[in-house]
Amino acid sequence: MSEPNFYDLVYQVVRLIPPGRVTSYGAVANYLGTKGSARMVGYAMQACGTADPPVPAHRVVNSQGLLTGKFHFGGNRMEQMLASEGVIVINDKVQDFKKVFWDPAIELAL
DNA sequence: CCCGTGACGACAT
DNA sequence: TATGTCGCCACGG
Repeated sequence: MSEPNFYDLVYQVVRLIPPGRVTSYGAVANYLGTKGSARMVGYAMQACGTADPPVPAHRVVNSQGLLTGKFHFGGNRMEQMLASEGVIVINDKVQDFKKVFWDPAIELAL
C-alpha cells in the first residue's frame, strides 16, 4: 500500500522476529537496503510506540548484543522481557547472541 | 532550505 | 583488546 515509510518498513521486519530470538539494528537496516542507516532503525524504534500493532523492539539489540535501548524501555524491563522469552541476558548483554541472532536477510530470504 | 540529533557500525590509533 | 573518531541517513525544528 502506497509508499512504504522507512519507519513502517522497520516495524514490519521487527514484528517478524520470532520469540526467543534477537536481531541487530544493522541487520534490519541491511535487509532494508540501507545498511548505513543502522541508527535510523533505532530511531524508528523510539517512535514504535505509535505503531500498531506494537513492535517488539526489545528483541532488537546492537551488533554486540548489548541492550543499548533498554534505557528507553524503563530500566530492566527489556532484559526481563527477553529472559521471559528464553533469551538469556546478563549485564545488559545477550548471551549466546550468535545462537539467538535472527537475520532477516537470511531467515526471510529462505 | 539549513542545522542538529540519534536505541549504530566500522575503522583507526 | 580497548578507546576514540568519523560516516551514515531519516526526521524535527
